[in-house]
Amino acid sequence: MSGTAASPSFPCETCEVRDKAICAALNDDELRQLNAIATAVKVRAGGTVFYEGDDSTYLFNVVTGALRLTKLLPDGRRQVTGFLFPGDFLGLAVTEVYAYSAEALTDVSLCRFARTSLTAIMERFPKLEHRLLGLASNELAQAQEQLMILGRKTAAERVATVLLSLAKRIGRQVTGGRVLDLPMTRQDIGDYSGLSTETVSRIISRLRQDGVIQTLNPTTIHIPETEALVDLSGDV
Amino acid sequence: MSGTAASPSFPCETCEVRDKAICAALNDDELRQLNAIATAVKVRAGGTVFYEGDDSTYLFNVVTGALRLTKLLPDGRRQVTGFLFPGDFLGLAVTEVYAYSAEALTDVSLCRFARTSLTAIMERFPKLEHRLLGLASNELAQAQEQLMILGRKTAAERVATVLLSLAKRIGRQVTGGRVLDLPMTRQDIGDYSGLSTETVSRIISRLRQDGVIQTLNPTTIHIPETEALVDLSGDV
DNA sequence: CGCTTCTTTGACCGGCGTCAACATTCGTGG
DNA sequence: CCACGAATGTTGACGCCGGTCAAAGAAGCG
Repeated sequence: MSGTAASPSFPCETCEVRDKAICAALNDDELRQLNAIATAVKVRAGGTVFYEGDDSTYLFNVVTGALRLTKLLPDGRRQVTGFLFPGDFLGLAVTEVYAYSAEALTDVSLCRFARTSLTAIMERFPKLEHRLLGLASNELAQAQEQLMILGRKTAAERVATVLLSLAKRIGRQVTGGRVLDLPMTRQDIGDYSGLSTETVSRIISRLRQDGVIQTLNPTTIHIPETEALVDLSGDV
Repeated sequence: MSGTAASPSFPCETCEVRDKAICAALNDDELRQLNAIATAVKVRAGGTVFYEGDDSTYLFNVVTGALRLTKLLPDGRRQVTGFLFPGDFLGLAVTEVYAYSAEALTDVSLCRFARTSLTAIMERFPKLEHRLLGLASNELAQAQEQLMILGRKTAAERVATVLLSLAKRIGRQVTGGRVLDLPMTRQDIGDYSGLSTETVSRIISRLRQDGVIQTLNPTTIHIPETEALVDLSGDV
């Protein structure tokens, strides 16, 4: 993006997610070739990267920001299937159309690849496809965890589990615990965990009253000790 | 299994799932090499192929029978994450240990591959890995559908959706509709769709009363017209 | 033919959704 | 810089969907 010493012909070198996503699979030379088919894209907070049902022409690396993946029922009920953060890969699907919409929770910068180009490059670098399989496999495991949350956990367990998972991914370690800055609303968390906005709010209030978390404002959550949340998550 | 004209040195040629699973990606010669690292395995109904947490040493193709994939919470709550049928692939996970248990609902025959051998062969045949990525991607899409079921659908919608999905996968077309032979119990369906056994039973009874389905016995379900179920599934 | 497992049905109740009101935060423009 | 309105979050009251408990059929199996 900026980068004072970066060669403009090879921006990946200074990329924040160079060692994550699919790029981690490649050496500098290979990455240069991958970069040749990549386009930097920015989306404003509230904007949409693509809609459920769109032709799945592109795949993306998330470079900065946070995204929300949503599926809709015809009557408007919404399921959030995941949240994405820097280093995550977006668009893993061999189907013709996207199975979900991708919406920007914050301003987002993405690295975009045309599916056709990426397919071509994968034939040249099989380890790229290998890496993609690894990512898909991880996502699958994560989705199955989510199934357990939605199918068998109580409301309190769901919220505790979600907070823990978010804290692990985007929380900052501070003296005396961990701080979590939520880029998503209570509604998003509810649609992710199969609860209503009100229930999410009530449970977060209860967690605050019980001293399990502290909140400076609704979006900033301080977790003094993770273990208290783990005990409430149902995963003992 | 039998096959009068089959060369014993190449059993895949007559395999029921030759054109499905990962085998579809290979020509006869390549398949011969894949076969060299495969072992036929049988598991009795009620038996377990592997347990959640076991070292994920093997991957499998389902050749005949039906399987149930389950995850457990420490207190015993159970989530069924999927049902497997002939042609399905089992063990897609790059993690060190299996993320779920695989249990046989009926007598099952499997084609077993050591993970290490399969990895080696994939380096020789990249299209095998490509195929695997396709399968993983499909499973991911399916898991996301399941998230919608568990997170946002009513009990009746869940049961209707599950019956439809099963009918599509293992139903037989007959004159006057489709017949579904359930290899799993009401309990399994409940643990799959986030409901209690009783609720599943009640809803199936209601579907029968409303004429949407007919049941000769609890495991045999006749669906005169799929559309009635679709209307109830919430997917309009 | 008796035992176990599965299914069905009923009665009851509780967790969480819905509806509503109010508080808080944030963006926007005067 | 303040005022206002929209979006978000919080809290309470209430009701319903679906869970739990219980008991009685069915069905499969030794």
